Parts: sequence; C-alpha cells; structure tokens
Amino acid sequence: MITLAEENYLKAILSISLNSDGKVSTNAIAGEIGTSAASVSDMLKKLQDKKLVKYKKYKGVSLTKKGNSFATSVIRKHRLWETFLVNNLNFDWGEVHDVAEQLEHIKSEELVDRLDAFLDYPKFDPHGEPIPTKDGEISTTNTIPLNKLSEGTNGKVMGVTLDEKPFLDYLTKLNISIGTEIKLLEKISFDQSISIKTGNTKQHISNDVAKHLLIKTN
Amino acid sequence: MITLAEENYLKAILSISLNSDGKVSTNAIAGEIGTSAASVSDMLKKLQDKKLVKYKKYKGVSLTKKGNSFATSVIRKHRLWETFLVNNLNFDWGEVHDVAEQLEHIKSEELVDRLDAFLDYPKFDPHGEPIPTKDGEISTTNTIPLNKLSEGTNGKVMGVTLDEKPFLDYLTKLNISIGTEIKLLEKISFDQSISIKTGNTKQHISNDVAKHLLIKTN
DNA sequence: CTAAATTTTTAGATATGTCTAAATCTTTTT
DNA sequence: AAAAAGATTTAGACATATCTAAAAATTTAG
Repeated sequence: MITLAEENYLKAILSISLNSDGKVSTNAIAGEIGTSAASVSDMLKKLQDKKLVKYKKYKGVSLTKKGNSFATSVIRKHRLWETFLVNNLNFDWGEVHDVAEQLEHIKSEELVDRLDAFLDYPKFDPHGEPIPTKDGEISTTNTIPLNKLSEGTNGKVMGVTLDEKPFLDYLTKLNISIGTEIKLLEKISFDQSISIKTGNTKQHISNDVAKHLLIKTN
Repeated sequence: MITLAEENYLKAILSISLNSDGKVSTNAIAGEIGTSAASVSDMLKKLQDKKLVKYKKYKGVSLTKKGNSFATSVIRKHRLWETFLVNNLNFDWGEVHDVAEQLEHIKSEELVDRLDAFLDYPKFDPHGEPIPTKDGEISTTNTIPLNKLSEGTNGKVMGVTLDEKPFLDYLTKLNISIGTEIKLLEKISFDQSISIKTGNTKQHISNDVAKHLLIKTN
C-alpha cells in the first residue's frame, strides 16, 4: 500500500521533473513539499525500497515507470476534483487547491472513473492544465508563457501554471481568466515586466505573473 | 486539530451511544473500530485531554458537547457523500460505504455546505438514515424494526440500520429497498425468523435481517 | 587544485497510533 | 464473601513521518 506522504513525494517529483530535466534534487523536493532535506532523504530510501524511484545517494532521484504511474494518477485525481469543485459546486478557481489536495488521496479507482464520466471526460481543469487520462496520457498544447512572446503579438490565455490563491485572485482583479484575449504591447528590459492590452484596457504586469500565463498565439 | 483516528473514535462512540444508553465501554469501541481494547484505552486519554469525551478509568466514556458536535459532523459528511455517490455517480447502495469512510474526513466546511446545496439539502441518505443538519440536528422518524412488528401488520421500508455490502446485496436479491411495502405474515418463536409478503411474493427471513429494516406502519 | 560554500545524508529525538503480554480492577458465580 | 471470569489499563515495542544538529559528499570559486 502506498501512503499519503509517499503519494505527495511522488507528485512533487513529477511536478519538478516536468519543469526541468535530469535528476530531481533533494532540496528541490524539500522546497516543493515544505519539509526538510533530511526528511526527503529518509523518504527517498523508502520509495527506493518500494521500487517507486531510482535513487543514488547525492545523485538525485527519478521516477520509475511504477512511480510515474502513481504520480500521474494523483495529478489526474487532483485535476478532476478541481473541475468538479468549480463546475458543480461553484467554487472560485482560487479556492479549490487545498480541498483538491485532500480529495486527490481518496482511494477508489471506481470513484475516479465515475467522477470522470459525471464530468463528461474533461480534458483540462479550471486552470487550463491538462487532465491525464485513465492510461496516464497527458495531452500537450502548443502554448507558450506570456513572457516569451514578442512585442505586438496577439494571443489567448489557455491556462495558468500556478495554483495559488493570491496569484489567481490577482488575475481575477486584472480581469484575466481562461479564454481572455491578450496583446503584448511592450517588454521592459530593465525588469522584464510587460505592458499588455486586454479588451480596451492597457495594463502592466511583472515577469513573475507573465511567466505563469500560457498563451496560444492567433 | 482533530486527527483522522480521533474522528473515527468519536464517530464510533456516538454510533454506540445511539443504540444503547449509559456510558460506552472500551470493549464496545474496540469492537466497532476493529482494534484492541489497549489502543482504545490509550486514545480515550487523548480525547479526554482534548475535552472531547468524559472518561473515568474502568467506568466507560461519553461524549462532551464538543465531542458530540464533531462526531455528528462526521456522520453528516458521511451521509452527504453517500447521497452524492448514489444519486450522482450511480453507485449501488452497497458500494458506497468504504469510499464515504474516506470522504467523511475531508476538512472543509465550505465543501460540505456546497455539497449539501448541490444535493438540494437531502434529509435522508440512500439507506434511509437521517442526515444531520449543519447545526447538528438529527431528525427522528416514527419507524420500528421489522422484527418488533406484530403479525398481520402492513408497512413500508423507510431505512436500513446496517451499511455493509453483504447485507445490502442480500436485500437487493430479496427485492427489498427503501419504499418497499411489506406485510408481516408470521413470526416463528423458535428462532425469531419471520415470513413476509412483498408484492405478491412470500419470503422468509432471519431475525438478524429483520432487525435492521426500519418500517413505518400504514 | 585546494578551500569554502552548498547540498545531502546520518544520527538521535519526538509525536501518533498501533500491537501483545502482563497487571489490575470490576463483575459474576458459587 | 472469596474465587473465577471478564473487562480494562499499563508497560514496553514497533512503524511512520517528521525534526534539528552534526557529519560527509559534492560543487563552486579563488
């Protein structure tokens, strides 16, 4: 049996490896989970024993096929539950993360499958993130972060890559959500901040915000 | 913070005290939870420290107002989730217990309230058991167990008091569910088994089955 | 290419919740 | 009312998952 803590470690390792390449470091995991490097070290040994990760001391870690499958399944559950919370229980997209973090650990294949059917097999969650299928496939989209666009380009917001309330609340305040049309007006080289136009409004946002907005160009 | 194990103990204590009076014994709790009397003893001390139960060594235990409130809340969540699973995810009434045992521990007031609204404030769960309201009120019904009815009486099944798959599957096989009209034909004094008529079918069931069927007489 | 800085691991504790076996208290039986 | 039976508690372990502090390995910098 896989425990709740183990599931969280696997999910963290998968998250990190999706945004970087090569082995995942102990410190990166500690940062992601919010625990000490010592605890991570301990846990990596346990995950190794269970054949969920490949781990060499001081050399970082990577998921085995089995570990990847568990991690993907947790992400699938998380995103399906977020979809349910927003679509059916009328939660705001900034309010669902913490509850979904709990719901993702409910153990029942049948439940996940039926929830998926109830939601009519959604492909993306309320943040525009792809929902892995039952077989673990994650659809990719040809989107790029807003901060990588060149000046004068038009596009549409397809997703956000940060699921934290302060960030999502700020986007709501800026009138930005999934589907919003955005034109990149100007990039300031000094601090990488950018000017954008949404509707008839000109706004200025930091690079930290822009890098978490996934854009599909027109 | 109240832990998952503590919630289960409180729920068990409430369940037992609803079906008996006076203090709840260590052994009864051990039986309900499926653990040893020693573990129960340990846990009762912790619950006492948290002011969730009143406990005197060797003298049994009872819930404080605070403990009762937590326990009722867990039962509320359990029954709301069972309702969701049956009504919306098309689970059979015998399949929902184990999943609901997990879902009942999800921590979010907001989630429970919104689920309640989504389900349109149901008063009874799929087994006919009353769902406590947000303020902890549990509606009572004037039903009696089938084995307490007198011969010749007609009535309708309003609920079952056992949420276990083998029992519920057997009822399904007997064509008995919530709403079924039943006439008690004969009580056998030897083993307290009874003959009943449902629709045009005569059937014979044991006292163990009959005592878990709640009947409202016509 | 050594020395300092950083990262990672080990060692030793702590908290939770469980267990078995033994001791103690309570209830029942004779 | 003493002995036996039953229920409950204590004592001592164990597993999980965490922590801090110290040690060891690796990486970076001069």
